[in-house]
Amino acid sequence: MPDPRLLTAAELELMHALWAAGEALTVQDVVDRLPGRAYTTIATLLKILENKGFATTQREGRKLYYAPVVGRPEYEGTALRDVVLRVFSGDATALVRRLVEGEGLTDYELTMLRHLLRERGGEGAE
Amino acid sequence: MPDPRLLTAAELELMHALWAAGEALTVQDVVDRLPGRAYTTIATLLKILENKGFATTQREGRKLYYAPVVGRPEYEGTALRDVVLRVFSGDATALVRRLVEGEGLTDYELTMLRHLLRERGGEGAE
DNA sequence: GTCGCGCAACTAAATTCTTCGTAGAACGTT
DNA sequence: AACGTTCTACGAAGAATTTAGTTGCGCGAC
Repeated sequence: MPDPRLLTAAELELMHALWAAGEALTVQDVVDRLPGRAYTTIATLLKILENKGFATTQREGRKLYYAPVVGRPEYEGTALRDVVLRVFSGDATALVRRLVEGEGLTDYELTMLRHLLRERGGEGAE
Repeated sequence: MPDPRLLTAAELELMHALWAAGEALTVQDVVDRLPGRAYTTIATLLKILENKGFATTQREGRKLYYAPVVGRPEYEGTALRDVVLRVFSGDATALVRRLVEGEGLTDYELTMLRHLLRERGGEGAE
């Protein structure tokens, strides 16, 4: 068993659907939001998410409603820590450096980030 | 085939060995640096890295010397873009926000980041 | 009531990832 | 030249992931 706190690519897509919905979804609801996979594929993946503890079900008649248990911010943190550790050898600042040095950020986004850092932890903000 | 630009967990470990070495390594060299896996496992993985275009080989007698083709910074960028896209829906600032809001950073690291952002793109630095 | 439809459970097939064993070539030593 | 060592190539088994088919139940239409 790999790291059970991490989602596979397909599982993550389903979680995005659950997170975005804001309400519990049936299998069919998810199929509608994520076309391209068979109904049974979605059903299996949702069951896996439940078994892994990422989602819960609630019966309503004969339908199953799936809702996320792990929140998106929480999972973002988990995934982020994993990348920092595995790709950046634990150095989070190296990650940000790569992000900033790459051309992936607009000037506007850079300004946003400066504000972010200013707000957090006024101590040491020189 | 999944995204061919991304490395699997085991492959990434080997690449770290190649990157850290700074010189071409034999299979045995890598085995010494990454104990716990059989010689043939390492050999197979290195072959895979070569096939995927992440490493090249140079024959020296009957030995094969492996060297990285894709640099570490380049791969960091690729992996980072993937996480931003798949986990953060393309919003790189959301990633940094999560990093900063989480308690994963020391005050020292935060100061580092502020400097980083100040240096890059003086425009708009207000 | 029974026929068909929507739904979940179960099963299974295809693919990918990880690991390693075996075979055989090449080399050095005796 | 025969022997043990070192190395690559090949292949295959096991685990994890992704996908989907089949079965069977309940519900409503007829």
